[in-house]
Amino acid sequence: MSAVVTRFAPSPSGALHLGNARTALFSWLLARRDGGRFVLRIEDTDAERSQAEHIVALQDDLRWLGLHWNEGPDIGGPNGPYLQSQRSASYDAAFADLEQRGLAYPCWCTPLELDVARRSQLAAGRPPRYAGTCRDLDAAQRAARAARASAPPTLRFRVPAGRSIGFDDLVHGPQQFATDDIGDFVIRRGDGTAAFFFCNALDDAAMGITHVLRGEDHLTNTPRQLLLLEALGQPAPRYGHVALLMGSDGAPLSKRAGARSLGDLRRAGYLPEAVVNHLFRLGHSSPLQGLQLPDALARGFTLEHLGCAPARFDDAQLASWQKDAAHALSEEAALVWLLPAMPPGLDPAQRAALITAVRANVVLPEDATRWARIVREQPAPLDAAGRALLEAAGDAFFDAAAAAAASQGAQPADWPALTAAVRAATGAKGPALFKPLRIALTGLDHGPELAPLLPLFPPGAVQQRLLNARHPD
RNA sequence: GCUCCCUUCGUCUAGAGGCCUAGGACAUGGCCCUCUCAAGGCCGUAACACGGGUUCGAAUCCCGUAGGGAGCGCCA
Repeated sequence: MSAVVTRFAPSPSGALHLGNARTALFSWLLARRDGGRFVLRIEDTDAERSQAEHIVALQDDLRWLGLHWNEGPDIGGPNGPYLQSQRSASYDAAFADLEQRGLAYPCWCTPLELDVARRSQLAAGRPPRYAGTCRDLDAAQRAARAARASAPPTLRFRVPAGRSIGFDDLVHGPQQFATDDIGDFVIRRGDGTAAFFFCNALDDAAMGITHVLRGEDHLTNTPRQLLLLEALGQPAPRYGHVALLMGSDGAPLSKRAGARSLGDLRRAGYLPEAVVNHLFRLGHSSPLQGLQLPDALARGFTLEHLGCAPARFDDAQLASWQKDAAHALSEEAALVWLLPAMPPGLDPAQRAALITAVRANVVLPEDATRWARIVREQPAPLDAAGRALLEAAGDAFFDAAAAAAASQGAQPADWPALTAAVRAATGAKGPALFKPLRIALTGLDHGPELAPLLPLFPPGAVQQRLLNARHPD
């Protein structure tokens, strides 16, 4: 009965970014660990900024990460609907209740008036809070304001004066806020829709959420929601405010600073295992070493080990997890992953062979594409060191190599035989034997094993490249 | 401006008064292994923001300072 229920409640106003993905992961992990439920709720009350395509994309991203939900807009659940835009009836009932009890009041102040008031307060060095213009109007005054108004009023929550609101944050510990620092805030917009503080808190209660893990940007807003829940007689969840995720420059994540969305990473070929493992360790510590499966991460997840300080996203660390994840892929999974990166014009068997041959050197699919091009099209451009090595090997070396290749026909496939023949003809061995051959064939002094690659060069290419190495340009 | 949160190697972090000569991972440098690179193994460089307290003893507690972040919206 005390089962943990967590939720992820994004607003569909853009692509899921890494910070969101991380709080989603933590919430999922917590529910998963305790055998609880994970709820997906879409906060689309702001019709202007919410888009249907984002709702779809968001769910795709979450599924891709492997964060499956037990209740959500697509699968329903006992406390639906899971789209806030469809829950207005319950909000309206609560609005009426609060207003009737005098805990909320209509406000006719225009955005312009409020903006002016805010600016002058800020200029005077005071906190920019609602001045209370409409707070204590009597019936006649309200009627007058209503008659004069050009737009419907908002509904404001009456924040009680002189109280202290405390709660025990799951990551930051005990918190204490004075209600005198909080201005009366809008809970229903002029167009009748519910504002974030309101519907977010109300839905958490209605959906039986027990633990809310969210960004630290919500920490100082929590007392408002606690006040609201108290006024409505609803239970409050435990809140845990996770430190924000920063860019590698220490500034907040932003597109400008090169922050990539989950979709960007996915399209670049990053593997979900890599992203999840990296996110797990950003702002969270664990004795767990190495790449872990989601269930193992869940078992190793502890609220106590969520950090209080903002963490920076680091490409190098993601890359390291990506490398581990790529190498851990099964043969079949690697094929699925890299097939789209193969150039056209290869038969399936060749594509598979190429993937198998290069995958140890592949971190991202683009690496596989690069190697495929080098093999199928042309070697990478020579650098000075490469040219020097070719010259050091000498014409006779490549004459012998080309002859050895020719002896195997247009499509040489026996690398040991080829190298043995060159060794026999020139006496070269070790690096002096293999480096020039590698550079002649690929243009680079490093790369995948050549033996499995040899049969994948285009017909005649091996001999041609060995001959070309006599006069590098 | 006011309120709140935060500050350990380049990065992610361990550390809850003596176990810290501050540990691990990524990155980085070197060596080994090796027909290249990678992988693997070994070794190294590198941090308690600053200043005051409290204490026999402080990375750990308290107070300031500096720096970073968030909130104070008819955005979520």
